[in-house]
Amino acid sequence: MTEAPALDRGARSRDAILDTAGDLMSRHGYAATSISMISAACGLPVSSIYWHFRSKDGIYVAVLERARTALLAALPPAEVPGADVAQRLDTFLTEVEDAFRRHPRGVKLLLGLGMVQQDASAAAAAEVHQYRDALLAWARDSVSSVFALCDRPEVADELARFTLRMASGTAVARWFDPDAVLETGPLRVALLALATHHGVPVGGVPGEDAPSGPVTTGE
Amino acid sequence: MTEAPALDRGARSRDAILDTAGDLMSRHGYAATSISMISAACGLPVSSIYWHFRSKDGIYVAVLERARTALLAALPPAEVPGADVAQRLDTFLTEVEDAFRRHPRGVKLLLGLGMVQQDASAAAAAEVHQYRDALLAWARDSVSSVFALCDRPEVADELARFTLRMASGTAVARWFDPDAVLETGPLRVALLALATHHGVPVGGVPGEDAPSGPVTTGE
DNA sequence: GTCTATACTAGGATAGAC
DNA sequence: GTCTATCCTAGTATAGAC
Repeated sequence: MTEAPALDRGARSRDAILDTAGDLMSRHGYAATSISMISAACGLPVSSIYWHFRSKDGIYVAVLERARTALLAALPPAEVPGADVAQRLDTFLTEVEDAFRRHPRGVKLLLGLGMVQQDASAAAAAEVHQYRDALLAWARDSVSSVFALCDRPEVADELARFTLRMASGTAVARWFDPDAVLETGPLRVALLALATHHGVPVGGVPGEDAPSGPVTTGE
Repeated sequence: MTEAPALDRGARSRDAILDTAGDLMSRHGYAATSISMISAACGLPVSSIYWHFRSKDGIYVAVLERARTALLAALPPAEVPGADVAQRLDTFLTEVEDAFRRHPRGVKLLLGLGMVQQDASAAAAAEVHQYRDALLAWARDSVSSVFALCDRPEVADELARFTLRMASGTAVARWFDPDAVLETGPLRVALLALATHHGVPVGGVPGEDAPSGPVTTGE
């Protein structure tokens, strides 16, 4: 361990800095996280941090890039397996719940930067947009697979947005109440109702396509 | 105007400071908003700001308190008028959409502080919790009125949480895409389906109480 | 209540030895 | 790649005249 090749030391230090910075920034936000805090927490001197990342913004961009990669890698393939809609939907919701529960840091970094986006550097803003776009695309592909919506892209879009907003809202709820989880039960009912409302066959459902009288969707 | 009673000048300055501080803090967050920024933006010297509010934290607490009061005052009474569920639901959703669209600053301050809650002073944390609890209580009372749920408090709770999470998620979506609005159409369908799923009569609906096969709510 | 001026600290960033 | 030491700016907060 202590005899690790010198070639690795730089990479290991870099990782340690990113770990620490990611943790602190996701907890306190970018502005409230100082280089000296990071230095004190990870044990490396300030100048080493500047040697690895040219600036505080450079640290931020690297932290975001890493969080994005980790979260996206943790997302299961958008081709949801399962014989029928109900089965695929359960699989999908379980996966979403898992990903958001196991990567709170990435989600918080995304939300944190999103919130003060106008202050961010171009590089950081680009990073966070890539993050967000990838999530949205994944959600769209997944619901499209779950409900077999390849010929109804607008419906897939609506369902994906709905799901992601519920997930974001849950992330918000969670920093007020750490025990809050994505409530897949109600979300399941809601997604099925929305699909049915748009005339998408979901199996095992009566001919009715709306749970009440005339409904305007505003589209 | 220039001859306004001296008694008013203090109050007017105080208001101007709060306006400016609220705007800057909701845009940049607490940590990234400096006293000198506020001073430059509102025209009053730093020391006047400190005279009105003893510290930066004091400004924050006052800003939050004011945003909370304004948002809660803008919320319509929880006794939603309307002859049937569909009518009351439409009224309620319109009101929610309105409140969140017209008070983006208050929502953003709430979310911003919620996110870095652990750094906040006890006073600021108390303020934000009062904010959040009041919103939740209002939503619970409102859906209870819409769906006549006085004897089903758990259902009212679930629907209220669902609505607020969707609203929070939309607030998040909005700072990535300023044009995003609370999509009341899908939310309407979802709430009706959830109520039906719990056996709540919503009027004009067939006997079916679930849109698909066996459903587990996790409760 | 408002202004000018200032004390004091902490932050971001760099130099240069090792 | 890492360390010590340092520069400079900007931040919070206060003193005291008006």
